[in-house]
Amino acid sequence: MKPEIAPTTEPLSKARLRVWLKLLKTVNGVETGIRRNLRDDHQTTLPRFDVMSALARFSDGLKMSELSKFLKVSNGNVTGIVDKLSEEGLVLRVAVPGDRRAQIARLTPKGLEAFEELAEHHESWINNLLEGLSVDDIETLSSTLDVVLSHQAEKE
Amino acid sequence: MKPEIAPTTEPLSKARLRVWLKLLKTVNGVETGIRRNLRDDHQTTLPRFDVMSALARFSDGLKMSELSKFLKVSNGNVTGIVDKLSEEGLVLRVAVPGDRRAQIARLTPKGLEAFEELAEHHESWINNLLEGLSVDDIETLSSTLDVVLSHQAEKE
DNA sequence: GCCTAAAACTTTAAACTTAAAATATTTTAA
DNA sequence: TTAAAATATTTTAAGTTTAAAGTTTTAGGC
Repeated sequence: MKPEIAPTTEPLSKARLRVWLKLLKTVNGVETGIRRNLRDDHQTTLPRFDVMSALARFSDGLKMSELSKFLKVSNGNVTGIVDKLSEEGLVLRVAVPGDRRAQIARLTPKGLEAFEELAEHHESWINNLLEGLSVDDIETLSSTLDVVLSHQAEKE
Repeated sequence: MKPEIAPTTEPLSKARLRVWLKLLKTVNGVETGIRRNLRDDHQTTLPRFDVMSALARFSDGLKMSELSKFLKVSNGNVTGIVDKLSEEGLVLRVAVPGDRRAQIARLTPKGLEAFEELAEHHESWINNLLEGLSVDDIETLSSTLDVVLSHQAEKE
């Protein structure tokens, strides 16, 4: 008697690869949309928005190194972005009392105002781009992503 | 009698924003892992891998413009990457008979061999990074992403 | 106090990216 | 046939990103 042949299913590893590519495609698509909106409607960029967003969240400001760690980008990168935002009066560099090496980046009132305007639009763009997702979809998706994220956190 | 106050739930728009940020964080984490692996274990980069991957899929090669369209990057971008890969003997530029403007980029045997090595490792990295995801998780995730992707496709 | 190591930034070099201009070739249409 | 438009690609200029090197300042150990 021939051995039973199990129905050939795609190996889990291939399925994971496939869903990864889909994940990447989805996120790239959304991100491209956001970048375009930021550029066309507000003459700004995603990295600038990210910096402003971080500084808005920490209203006392962040040291340059804290900012780069929070955003997971290099130190040199935030230097450049904060330079530009400073020139435009949206961000201020404040000396840290007692440590002349360090500087704190803070939003100016003008910067905060600009960010709030951006944030409102940003939320609405995202809402459009993710229009099909129900509360249940979101809940399930969120749990699934938590699995991956906690796995990432372990490895650090 | 007082009117019933519905329990204040987070607006759908905020929930979508929140899950978007989580999606972004997840994908960035995985992508960072892949880039690090490509660099540390194979002295290469993600854009190079992407180009090789596209050329491996189309074994007859792709015109430069087809390649840039497929990868959704600019023409000039692939020119530079293909230049480098050519110098290293991994990719070949072939004239298109009947159209002297066009060129077809193809993997060399050496390039194909290098890619297959990379692809095997890549699949295993992804498999590790997405380790917690079951077949069911993947199925559900895939359907959810399809919702967003089809919405994206509409807008083009 | 003085020297070394660590910390906080900035600068630099290399790779990637895009949009726009430039080049070469092919197609269209008058 | 030939001028104009379209196509395929490369080149260029400007900007982003990172890792690594460089600068300044602080903290410890002797």
